Amino acid sequence: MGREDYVCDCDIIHADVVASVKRNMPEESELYDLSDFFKVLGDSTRSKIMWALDEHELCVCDLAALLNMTKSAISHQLRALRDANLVINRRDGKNIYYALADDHVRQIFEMGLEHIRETCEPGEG
Amino acid sequence: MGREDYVCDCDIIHADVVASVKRNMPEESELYDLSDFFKVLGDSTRSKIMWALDEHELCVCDLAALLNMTKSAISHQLRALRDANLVINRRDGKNIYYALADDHVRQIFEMGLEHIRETCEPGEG
DNA sequence: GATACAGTTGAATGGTTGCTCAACTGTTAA
DNA sequence: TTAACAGTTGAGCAACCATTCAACTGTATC
Repeated sequence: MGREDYVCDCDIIHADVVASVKRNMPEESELYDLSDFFKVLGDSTRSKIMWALDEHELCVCDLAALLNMTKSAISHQLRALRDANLVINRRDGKNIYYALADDHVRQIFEMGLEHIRETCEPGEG
Repeated sequence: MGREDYVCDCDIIHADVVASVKRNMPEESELYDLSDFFKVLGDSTRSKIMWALDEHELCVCDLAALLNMTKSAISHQLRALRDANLVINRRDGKNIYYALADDHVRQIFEMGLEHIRETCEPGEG
């Protein structure tokens, strides 16, 4: 892979390394899916919903009360979480109960918390 | 905690469960930090940068060439990653080399990839 | 000092997105 | 079938954000 393949506003400092990294790179679509996955977690409302559902199965009303938001706002966010396969739901009469879809999310959540708790320690840059 | 404390456009279906979940909830600021952390990963450009830096230490020019983007665009995103303590850098002459800040990100990344690869399997809803 | 290039920065902009509002569906109970 | 409430949906709006552009700093070389 020659340096003519790269289009940018600068010279290539380490063409060999760049070419090597490019070879190992996952498919474009996979990295898009990955960032979409994180994007869903990257909103405080959805983060709160996820955390709450990690504690206990809840219906839309419960979540609205818990977060002091409207059913509509919660429902919109639950849709995003559903589309990302992060939550599942079941109907029971008039209520629809939401729960976490799998165990990965719990782990990722806890690891994320660990990270921010470490990097935001007082006394550390 | 009575149901008068909750302000929303619906009745509370499970006031006891909601109150219990609310008691265990982390501080507001912590959940904000958590979502901010995921938000940084929730962009395809930053995801690509993170993945590349996971492979090899790279300078801005390298990243610009690798992703076919301008130095400016890369630099802006690197700033976001720096602010979130996800990457570190060192200057060597005219170049500034970026690398992953810690090992958590790698784990979270791999777990995220696992998740999307599982939930997006063909034949599964 | 002057030039060249790596990298940063701030303003502007076009696209994205979270919430509101109003109207709707689905289920239960009278 | 009617009323009541849980939940969904689409349009609209305001806020946010990723990229572009132009101007800038920092370092090495001449």
